[in-house]
Amino acid sequence: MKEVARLAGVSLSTVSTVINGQRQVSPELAGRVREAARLLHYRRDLTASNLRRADRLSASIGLVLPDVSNPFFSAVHRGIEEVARQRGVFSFAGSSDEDPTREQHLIEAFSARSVDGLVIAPTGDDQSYLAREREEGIPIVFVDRAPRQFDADSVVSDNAGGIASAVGQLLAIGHRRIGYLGDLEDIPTAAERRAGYRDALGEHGLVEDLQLVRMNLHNSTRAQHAVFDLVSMPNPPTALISAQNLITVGTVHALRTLGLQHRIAVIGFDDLLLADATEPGLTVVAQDALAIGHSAAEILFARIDGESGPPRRVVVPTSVIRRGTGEIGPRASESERVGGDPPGVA
Amino acid sequence: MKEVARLAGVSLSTVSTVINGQRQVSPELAGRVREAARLLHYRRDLTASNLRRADRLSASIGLVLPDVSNPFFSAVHRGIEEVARQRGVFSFAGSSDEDPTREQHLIEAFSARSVDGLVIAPTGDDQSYLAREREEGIPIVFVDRAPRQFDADSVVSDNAGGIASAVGQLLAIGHRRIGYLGDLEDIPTAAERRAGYRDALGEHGLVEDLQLVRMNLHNSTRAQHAVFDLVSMPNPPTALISAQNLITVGTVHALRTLGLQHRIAVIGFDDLLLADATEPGLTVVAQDALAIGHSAAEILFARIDGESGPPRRVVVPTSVIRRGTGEIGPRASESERVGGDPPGVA
DNA sequence: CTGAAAGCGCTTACAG
DNA sequence: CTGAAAGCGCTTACAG
Repeated sequence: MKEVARLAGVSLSTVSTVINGQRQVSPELAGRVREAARLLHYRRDLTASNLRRADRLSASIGLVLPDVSNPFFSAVHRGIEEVARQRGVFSFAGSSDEDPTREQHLIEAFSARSVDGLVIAPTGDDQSYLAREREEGIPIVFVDRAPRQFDADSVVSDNAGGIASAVGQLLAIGHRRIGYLGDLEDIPTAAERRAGYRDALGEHGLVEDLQLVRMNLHNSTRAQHAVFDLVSMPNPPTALISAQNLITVGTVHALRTLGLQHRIAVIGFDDLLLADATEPGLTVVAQDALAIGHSAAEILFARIDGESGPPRRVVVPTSVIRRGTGEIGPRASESERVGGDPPGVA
Repeated sequence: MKEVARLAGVSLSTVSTVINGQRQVSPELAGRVREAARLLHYRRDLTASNLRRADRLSASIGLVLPDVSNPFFSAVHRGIEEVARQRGVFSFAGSSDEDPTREQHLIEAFSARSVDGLVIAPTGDDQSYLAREREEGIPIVFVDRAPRQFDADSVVSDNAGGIASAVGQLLAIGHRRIGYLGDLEDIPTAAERRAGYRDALGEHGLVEDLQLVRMNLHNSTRAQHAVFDLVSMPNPPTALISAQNLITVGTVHALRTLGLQHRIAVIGFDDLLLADATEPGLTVVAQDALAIGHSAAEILFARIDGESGPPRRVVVPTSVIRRGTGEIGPRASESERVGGDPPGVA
């Protein structure tokens, strides 16, 4: 900038003024400045600019997700980006891997880089350490999971409601023994879904059979083993709810390995690519990850713009996508247990 | 920092020295500084620090990907993050949506935020505009696609080789009419794969039949229509190669809709969740997105550390994962064309 | 409308 | 070992 000023023969203030398009500058000087900037390939250093500017806004935000490569969270990421882009704001993104220490490191790092706000999918049972960011006035919005020991805006899926729809649909077609395959119990969404399962059964006058509930699966291999285990029970479930996408992958794979894919109903939580290409097509409770991202970003920017008021809690609805596995009736599993029979033959 | 200095009763230089753990400071002063920092919840402002520091390193890098939510690119993102994390470096990430203008905006924005380096999956046919970043000494590594009109390090999949394996496997089991479903022709990887198809046929003494080649599909709906079109030809293909993950989704879905999933062989490029849960299991040429990310980040940091020398070009091997669809023989499609027949019955 | 000066929060020679 | 001063690349009152 100094060089631009020298080449244009004006002061630093004038260059700054022209570059930022603030107050009036005579067309002649402005032209000279712009020409000099062009010649020198001048680009304003945003970090330096931010240091002195009155609003101290860096036009960058930080995203802390369990895993940037998880299909659900990468879609949330995308949703946030779409809104941020409108404002010329760019995002840091990092994976916590469900490790609270890592989460704190990421937040520390993003704050030290003076982000204007944070979107966090929290891990662990205590986000009170964020008091410091709050003191510094950094807005925070939680996604997918509500914070604990800390109160702030959050945008989450209707976890309990989504599971209730799944349970409702399975009960409606006659299932009474519905197995449940869940994620790590200390992930709030996993706990909410699991509670949704129990409550939905309760509302229909049924009591859950704990033998049918398997938690802490988290990956497809563990889910697969849980399914093997469940179906070999003396009185096995006729339907399964898999409460997370990797668990669904393991569940579908296990049933196919056993040749039971047309016998045991499955409803997965969270949609997947290829879900309409399995046989039968996979029925899921779909979350709207993009909408969650959009909403979180909108709230974050409203806060950055100075909106005050109590924390907002947005619950984004889920929707059941019927493709086949959730429409298998309870009697399908009564047929003899050999694999390979085609649909409609059993 | 000023406040920490005042509270500790020392100079700014001393505080800076203690915080950064540089030269020797008497244990007593150091203790007072640390205590004061703790009391005031002091956190060093990295952007200000970066402004004055000799190396001018911000410990942040920028990632420009076609879409942060695409399964392949989000895995590349993850791979880069894993290496960056070792060094305490954090990433900006943004989606270009295959739009060269957007790509340039992202790079502009990241550079203005003084990133130490860039990883770019380039879009468009000309990256020469990066001359400016080169002048400023910002290292750049390209991933997934080599740059054009610009020379720099790159890490790509063995696209031609991967397609050649697919073609080879299909030819080996007797297929002679192999359809090809490709992405946008101006995406370098799409062009390389398409060329790989032609060349692989050529090496086996065959000439491609252009009627069997459908390009510019890019999403699953368009792929689906292309498949409908191909199979209704008078002399339809007995096998299909789908050269990108969303195209594979459309292809598998189309065949299942037509009841041809056991009749026509399919090999997809790029692996998918649920690929082992379709019926038959989906055979794919898997890319190692994580390895691509790791390698790109390692090269980038080597350059940031001052490595000179000519551009490095890393080609990451692909591997065929056999799950069923790629092992369907050519005679399977000779059976009568009615849908719904189970495997083994036709 | 324009410029000289101060200052954002830090680090870095340079004295002592 | 410690501190006073200068300066990183900018923006912002403040004069004129």
